[in-house]
Amino acid sequence: MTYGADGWTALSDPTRRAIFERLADGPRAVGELARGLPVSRPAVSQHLKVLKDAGLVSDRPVGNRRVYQLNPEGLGALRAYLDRFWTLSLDAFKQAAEQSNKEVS
Amino acid sequence: MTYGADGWTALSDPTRRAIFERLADGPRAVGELARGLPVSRPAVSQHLKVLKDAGLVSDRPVGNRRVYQLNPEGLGALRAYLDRFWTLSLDAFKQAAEQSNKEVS
DNA sequence: CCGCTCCGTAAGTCATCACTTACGGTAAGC
DNA sequence: GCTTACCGTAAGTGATGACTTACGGAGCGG
Repeated sequence: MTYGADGWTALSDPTRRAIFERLADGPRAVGELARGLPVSRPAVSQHLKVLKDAGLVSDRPVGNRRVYQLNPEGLGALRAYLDRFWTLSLDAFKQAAEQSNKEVS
Repeated sequence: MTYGADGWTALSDPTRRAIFERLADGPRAVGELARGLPVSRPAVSQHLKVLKDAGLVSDRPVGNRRVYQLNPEGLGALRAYLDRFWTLSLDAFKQAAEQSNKEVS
């Protein structure tokens, strides 16, 4: 149930976000991803492991290669977390604005 | 270098998430936040600076203290980013499922 | 004015992490 | 069977970051 690495730790790295965004265009193999990135292929493999542990991507073997794609599961968890604090932040913002008005008046 | 701190870098740290979640209950001062956390008060100040640079919290001086609260601005940016990839991940997931069915049959 | 509380910042330490090269294991083509 | 391409992992290194203590500035009450 609980993933080894949370989604924010996974997406905090710019290189991992670049991989993540590239996978949004469609499934890609490891070497194909590494070819367009300024890091080595093993580095991409390590990043993909982190993204996989966070539930953000999933992989499947296709012949000789290993194809990765986005996984809605981890993404949904992040969305749920943000939505939980979204309305709360709006309420706090409104209340702060009202209190600020009271102080001014 | 720590150029513009993005929201994921800010929320990747567990201590910062704890601060962030505590602020969801309402505005709090720095010492009040530090009192319930296993880190020192200066550490909380540094974390609040990161959260503020990411646009996730805002602060205002109240007498002698400095009160922090959630800021919808940074939170909205994170939500927008996730929503942009949410449907894409669902599409990729569906297509993968269809292709998997074809392979089985 | 003085002491107290609150807070941010500077400097230093220690762990974590992103990256590299090197290696072993597996599938496809000849 | 042999070579080639693709991939994951191990080991080592340099840099980033999270934390500490120490210090200085600002508001409040005596």
